[in-house]
Amino acid sequence: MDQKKITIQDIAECANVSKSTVSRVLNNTTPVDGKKREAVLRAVKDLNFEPNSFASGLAGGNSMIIGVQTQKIGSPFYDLVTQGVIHCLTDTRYSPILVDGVWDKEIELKGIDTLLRRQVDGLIIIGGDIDQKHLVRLAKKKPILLVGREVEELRDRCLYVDNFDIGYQATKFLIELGHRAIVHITGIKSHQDSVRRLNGYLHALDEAKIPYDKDLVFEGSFDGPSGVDAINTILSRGKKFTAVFAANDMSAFGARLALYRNGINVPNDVSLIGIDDQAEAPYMTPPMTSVRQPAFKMGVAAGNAMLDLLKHKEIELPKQSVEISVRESTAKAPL
Amino acid sequence: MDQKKITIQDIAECANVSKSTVSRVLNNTTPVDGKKREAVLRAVKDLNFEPNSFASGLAGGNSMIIGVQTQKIGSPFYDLVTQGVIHCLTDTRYSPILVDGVWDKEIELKGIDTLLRRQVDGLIIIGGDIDQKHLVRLAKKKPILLVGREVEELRDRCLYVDNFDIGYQATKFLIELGHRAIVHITGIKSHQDSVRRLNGYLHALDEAKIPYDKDLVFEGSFDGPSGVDAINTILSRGKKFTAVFAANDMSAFGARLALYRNGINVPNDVSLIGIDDQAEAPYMTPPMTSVRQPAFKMGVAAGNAMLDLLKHKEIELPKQSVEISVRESTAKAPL
DNA sequence: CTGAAGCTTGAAACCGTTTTCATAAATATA
DNA sequence: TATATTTATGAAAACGGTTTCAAGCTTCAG
Repeated sequence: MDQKKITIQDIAECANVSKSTVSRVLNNTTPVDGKKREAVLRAVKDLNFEPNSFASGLAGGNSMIIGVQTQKIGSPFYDLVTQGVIHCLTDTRYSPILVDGVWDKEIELKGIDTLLRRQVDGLIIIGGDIDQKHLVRLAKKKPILLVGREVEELRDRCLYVDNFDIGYQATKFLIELGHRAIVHITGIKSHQDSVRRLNGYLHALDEAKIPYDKDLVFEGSFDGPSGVDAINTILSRGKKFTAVFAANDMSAFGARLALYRNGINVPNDVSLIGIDDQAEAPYMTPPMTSVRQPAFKMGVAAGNAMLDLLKHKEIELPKQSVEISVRESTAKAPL
Repeated sequence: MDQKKITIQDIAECANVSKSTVSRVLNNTTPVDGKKREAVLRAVKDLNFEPNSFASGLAGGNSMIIGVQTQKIGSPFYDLVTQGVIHCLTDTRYSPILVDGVWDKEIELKGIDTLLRRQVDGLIIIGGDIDQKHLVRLAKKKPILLVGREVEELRDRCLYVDNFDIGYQATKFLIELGHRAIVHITGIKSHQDSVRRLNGYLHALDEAKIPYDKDLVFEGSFDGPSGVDAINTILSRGKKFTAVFAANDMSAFGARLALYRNGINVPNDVSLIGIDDQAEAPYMTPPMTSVRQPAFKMGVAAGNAMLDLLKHKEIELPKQSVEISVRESTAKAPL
């Protein structure tokens, strides 16, 4: 299977120079005589030389790898951030290596270990449940960036959208349409984002002097079935409502289905808003209103910040803001 | 930032043994005296030793990395396959490194180069447009596995669903419901899967003695907007139809929206079927019928096959079969 | 009691680069 | 022209592991 590997030594012999010179040509570290340079380059071409990145990693000390930990491949927000990072790293000398947390803290920790063992030069962690303490410890060892997550002690390394604001904006949007009985389907309660979004919801209600009714809040889990459950449960409580704010699109989709099953018209009877603005939202019937986080942009920003960090430059992580993609699942409250 | 790295040498000194012994304990390659073994393990714990995978990769010859090339992160089929591979590799000594092709052949090729430079032990390529010739050449260098793709010369390394069959089954399903004027929204025409699905469609028509009407076929691009376009275009051609078969769910979603806009009821006026059975399909209104490929299972199978390949075992890639998730977007043809 | 065979172990070579260091050549300076 | 400075280059020393090799120590059979 494996034909003999060609090494820098072969190139050196073929070009009649020393290994050192070959290395210098390849990395542009020191000027090299024009003819030798050409000879080296030709040899590289001819022999189809691929430098062994283990050897260079070992010798040079840096791996040119950026470790990216995602929360769950296939989840719209995380995917977009990841794509942003990848996009940003394309055409640099760095390449990303991705590990997936699969929504599981243990697996996340293992993933980080794998990345460290692989000597990544930097770490971009997107979301996740790893303890603050652990993160702080990590930050002492490697340049680290946290996307979609807020950690007190690492404030200048966090790139996130204010989840409180997301919850607040979404709720306020509904209130301004005249809704007062607003259901909230939360995310997983152990997830800090969920709590923040809920608090934003509560704050908006408070501001509008709408009393909080706990029967209108349902603890979901960011997925379709929990959206369905939410609506069925709240209906079975005999509660009236004219709007639903779901903690993400997937649970909003579930809610939408349950409303359909119960013959409740969207948006005439009930308005519906989600979060993420995932690719499918515009194709729901009716197209669904959703709060959009600039996920791709955040990924790119994280990638750039990491590159700066690795050059020991100062970094500045811009505060991200959200906007609402207003579509047809939201309307004025019925009279 | 970086405190001094601890190496195998430190462990050796701390445990009063030689480097060799430490290595042997760590890798279980040779029996080692119980006490020394313990001493080593304790030292590893105490000093919090993380082996440098560059060094071991360089010395040992294999990287314990499996390169996975995805077509596009965020695309349901590819994501699921990837998740399957990751799942399968968890708790093995291998870890995957992912590169994304972003639907671009050039970037795909670069990604492969990156993986090779990183000395991956094996390559799993999911879909993609890389030339057969190139793949064959690669296969000579590294163990390779192709998922969702059919390559003549590498037949025993391909794991795919017969796309002809997918097209055939979907169309036949509609025909058996009594439909005869069936729209087909194809995928990107340069994509071999698209062509196969189209041929399956044609074959099913032929078998049912339904004459082919090219005005019922629209060249889409696997995305929402092209689904919308498809329906609008075909309606503007003044064509009547009672069913739509879209080459993937996303374009089916687009079609669904366009039908809604045109006041056409699904499934009473028109039945709709997609491919992928992505997570959102069950939450469309009405829930959408879709052909399901066992993507996750395929990913796991690919992962296992790769592990076998690396142990120089014979591998057997089972032919994958599809099933239709029948929901409410399809119904008997109107009389 | 002796020689063969089997274990465990450490020393040293090796993997393929980068980088330091010294040297030889080339150039600038006096 | 002689000396000081700069420049290009090769030899050799890292980098941190794994693996080969040989030696020391047991154990066992004759």
